Amino acid sequence: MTVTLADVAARARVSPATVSRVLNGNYPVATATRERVMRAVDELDYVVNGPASSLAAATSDLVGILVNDIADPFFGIIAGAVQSAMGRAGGGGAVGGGEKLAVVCNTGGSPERELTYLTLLQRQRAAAVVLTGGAVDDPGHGAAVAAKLARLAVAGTRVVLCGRPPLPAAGEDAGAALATLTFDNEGGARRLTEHLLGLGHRRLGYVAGPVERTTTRHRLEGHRAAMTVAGLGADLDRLTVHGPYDRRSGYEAACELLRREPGLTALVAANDTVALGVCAALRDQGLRIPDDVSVAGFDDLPFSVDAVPALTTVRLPLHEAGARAGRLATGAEAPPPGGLATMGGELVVRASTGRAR
Amino acid sequence: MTVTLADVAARARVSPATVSRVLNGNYPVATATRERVMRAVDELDYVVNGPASSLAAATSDLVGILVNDIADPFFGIIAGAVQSAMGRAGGGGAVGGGEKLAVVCNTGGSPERELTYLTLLQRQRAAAVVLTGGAVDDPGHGAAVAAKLARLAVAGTRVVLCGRPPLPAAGEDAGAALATLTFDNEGGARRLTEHLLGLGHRRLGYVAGPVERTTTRHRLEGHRAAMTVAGLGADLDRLTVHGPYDRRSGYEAACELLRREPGLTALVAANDTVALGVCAALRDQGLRIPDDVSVAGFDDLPFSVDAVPALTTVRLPLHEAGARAGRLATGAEAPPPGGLATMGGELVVRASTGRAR
DNA sequence: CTGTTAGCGCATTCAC
DNA sequence: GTGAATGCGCTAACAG
Repeated sequence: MTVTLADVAARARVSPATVSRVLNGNYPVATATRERVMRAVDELDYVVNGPASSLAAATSDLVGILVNDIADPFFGIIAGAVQSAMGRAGGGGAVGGGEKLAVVCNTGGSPERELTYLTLLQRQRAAAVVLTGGAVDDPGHGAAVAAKLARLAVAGTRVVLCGRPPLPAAGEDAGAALATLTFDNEGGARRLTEHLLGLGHRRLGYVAGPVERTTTRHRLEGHRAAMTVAGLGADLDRLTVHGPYDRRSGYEAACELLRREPGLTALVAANDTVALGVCAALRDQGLRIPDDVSVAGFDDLPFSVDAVPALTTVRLPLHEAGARAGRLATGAEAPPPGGLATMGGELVVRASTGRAR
Repeated sequence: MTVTLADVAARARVSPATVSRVLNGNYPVATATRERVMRAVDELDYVVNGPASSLAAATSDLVGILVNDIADPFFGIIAGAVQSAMGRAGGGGAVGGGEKLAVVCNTGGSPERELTYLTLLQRQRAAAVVLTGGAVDDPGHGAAVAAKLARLAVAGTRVVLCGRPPLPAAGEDAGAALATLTFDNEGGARRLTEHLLGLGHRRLGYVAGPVERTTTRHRLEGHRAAMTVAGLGADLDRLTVHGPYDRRSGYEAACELLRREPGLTALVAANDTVALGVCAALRDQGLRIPDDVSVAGFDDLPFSVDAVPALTTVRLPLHEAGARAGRLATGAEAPPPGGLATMGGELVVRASTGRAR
């Protein structure tokens, strides 16, 4: 029923091997022969059988991109950058070759699904795997993921961590095929809080992300470091509330924090989306931003500049990190020294923060 | 090097065929044997070779989800819903079976990349393909896509269109394996403009999406229908500006429209993201929303409620449509009668629209 | 530069 | 219920 490489070979009056060679473009073939084959391919409307090809070659052109939440632009931006960087790299290839199938897999933040997707990708003998965003902050899961990634690496799959802390114990052989691009969440958070401190704020609330995420912890640690240095370490626990990375969490946390401490003059959110919820809560309580309460976010997602007032935040090089991860995944770029590169965040001061009242 | 099914068979002291049977769970196997096999699988840390399995079975567990812009929550929400609906469906299966690998492919709105991804998926013998969002509004490309989809369908790949108009000429055999879930963009746009008209607005500007998209055209047609009925059809072309679906486009278009017609009392944007840009432009010009100018968007993305003032818009059942597409893709749900279902949009009136001044 | 020869790892007939 | 044999469609050595 379906047309195979052998059919093409017959039509072009060459051997199957030759057809394979022109299709993959990785071997010298006479121009005349190539054209004959190409014509046959067109006429027969032939499409390579991926599984067969992957089986024979023991590799595939699948590249998996794991994200925690595909509906969150944070991940969308990174994933998009990874894909387009990969597209540019393989674009110049032959007819059927070179093209990588970049696919994004949505784990929904679930450790099980993360592992499941990794297994599925392993099963497909993926060429590369890119894990994006914060990891689940649990030793057991971390070890499981590390083990899985080590196996993938051994099997020849390139592994790239993008916007995620380095693996717990990646000292061994995994180090070779594993590159890590991590964000300086802690440093960014510290500078952000220092900015607020510099504006005279002394009573700051912090709306943290879900407890079990590394991103949450690192940003929180940066905040606490700044607070502690300023001699404000006492009330930290009371003025911190955890919740998911969504606007609703920001809304509710802001209400709760104001209940605990009506005298707050600044609220720092774990990310921009949460900050949006914080702003909404403040407005609903009749508080002005930043006159009554300053608000800050993190990530500098595209909508942050359109918030009213525009959000002070920490800009992460999402696009740059994704693009680099894409190049790392295709082997178009050499891994950073030591397999680890840290990308800093830049404080972006806008209208949502002002002097303490 | 890598452990194969034969290794497992040897360890469990059964034939490869038996291992295959317990792994796929679609054949009676004695409980004792099954357990022995399972143990061997665990001990050897065996992972099925997807390509080999797909080659032998002539099917794969890959499901492709094509999106126009992965960084846009509109697509993220749909894609996430598709994936989770599929996950639930296949979850109860056997060890290695049942699990579909749902992957999203970012076309970036480019017709070529759309076709490329379709070919890549065809090459992988994907189990299903879901195309989301508006199509490129070009007969040539439409025909090419339709042809490709027909071929996919013939090869046994389920095809689902989600949030996209039906194919040009899908009358033939493709109809069987092809389901379409389309949004009533025109109706939604019409009701939105009628709402504005009902508030007394007579001079409305329209910020349309890119010209070559069906979504753009349908929303624009709905707007124009309402305007024409109200006897306001004359100035339509002058008061319409096209641009990409991003905030910047909204910003610039708003400026341009105000230049053309300083007396505007309402601006309708092609989607919420564009509307955000429109609001920013209005603010920068010192105009109040909605006192001076009313603004409306489309889609009701999560951030729209947090805009200041909150955005009047048309809510599309993004999540519901995606979930249904996911079920259609896995065969968990029967296609709608005629293969086509239209999902309506609901007018959501918030604070960004008010009576004309 | 091109043809021939072997498998790649698994799912499936068939027998038993 | 289980085992033995066959082929899925392609790539990768080798020859020539």
